[in-house]
Amino acid sequence: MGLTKTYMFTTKQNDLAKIAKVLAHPARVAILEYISKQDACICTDLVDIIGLSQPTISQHLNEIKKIGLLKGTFEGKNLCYCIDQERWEELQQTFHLFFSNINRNCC
Amino acid sequence: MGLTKTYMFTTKQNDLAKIAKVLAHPARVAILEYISKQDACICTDLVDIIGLSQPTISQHLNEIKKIGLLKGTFEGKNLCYCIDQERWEELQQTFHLFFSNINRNCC
DNA sequence: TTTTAATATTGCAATATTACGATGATATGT
DNA sequence: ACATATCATCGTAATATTGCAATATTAAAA
Repeated sequence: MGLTKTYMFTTKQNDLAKIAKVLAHPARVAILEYISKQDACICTDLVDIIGLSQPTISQHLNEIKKIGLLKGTFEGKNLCYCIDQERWEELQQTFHLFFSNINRNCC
Repeated sequence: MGLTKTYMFTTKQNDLAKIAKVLAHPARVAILEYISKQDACICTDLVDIIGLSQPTISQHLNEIKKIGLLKGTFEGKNLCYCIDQERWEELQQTFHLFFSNINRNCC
């Protein structure tokens, strides 16, 4: 059916899945890598860097924005944005916690 | 087009995306959480625990298996498997590295 | 050997994602 | 005001994902 049954799962599980979904495309990984390694805000040039069309990049950026990973100005001709560091560290923590919970006694 | 242009990205970027894709569904998050918290191997009962149909669970398990997160016996009537701890820690490290690379001078 | 219980596979319908051309909106420069 | 540059949105085509009923496979039990 293509429709995820989110109501069957906890908020935490759905949240992690939602974040993971954003990272589940190499273009978005590449975009995040690029932005997070910049010394300043991003204005343009992502289309050239990544190599996908401008509408496609715009859509990917929007997905990233949706989980709150970008901050800055999003109006006008030239954008100016960067990683929201606080949110970034929050997500880092989310993944850290997920991977930390594991028992050892196993086959 | 629905077709990700993987050839435009690095192996690392594609790998991270592939792993994230597995975590990008709450059922698979729930399954992983459950298995990783068990004291012993899993045999059955996932269908009851998660609440999706048996074929659906089977498919989700297969996605998890594909990225090497499960080890154990996968033949016969009763399976017996658990988290592959080595691979688990490898993925943990992958995400850790991804989230560690961030510059501070920003807007 | 037949039955039974557990898991896998197949086939399909519904929905989601990816990508881009065309177009629209917005701000800056001339 | 007009052109230009930059980014967003719309529409659409191709492909992927999700979920389950039906069926197949497998190994152990009777």
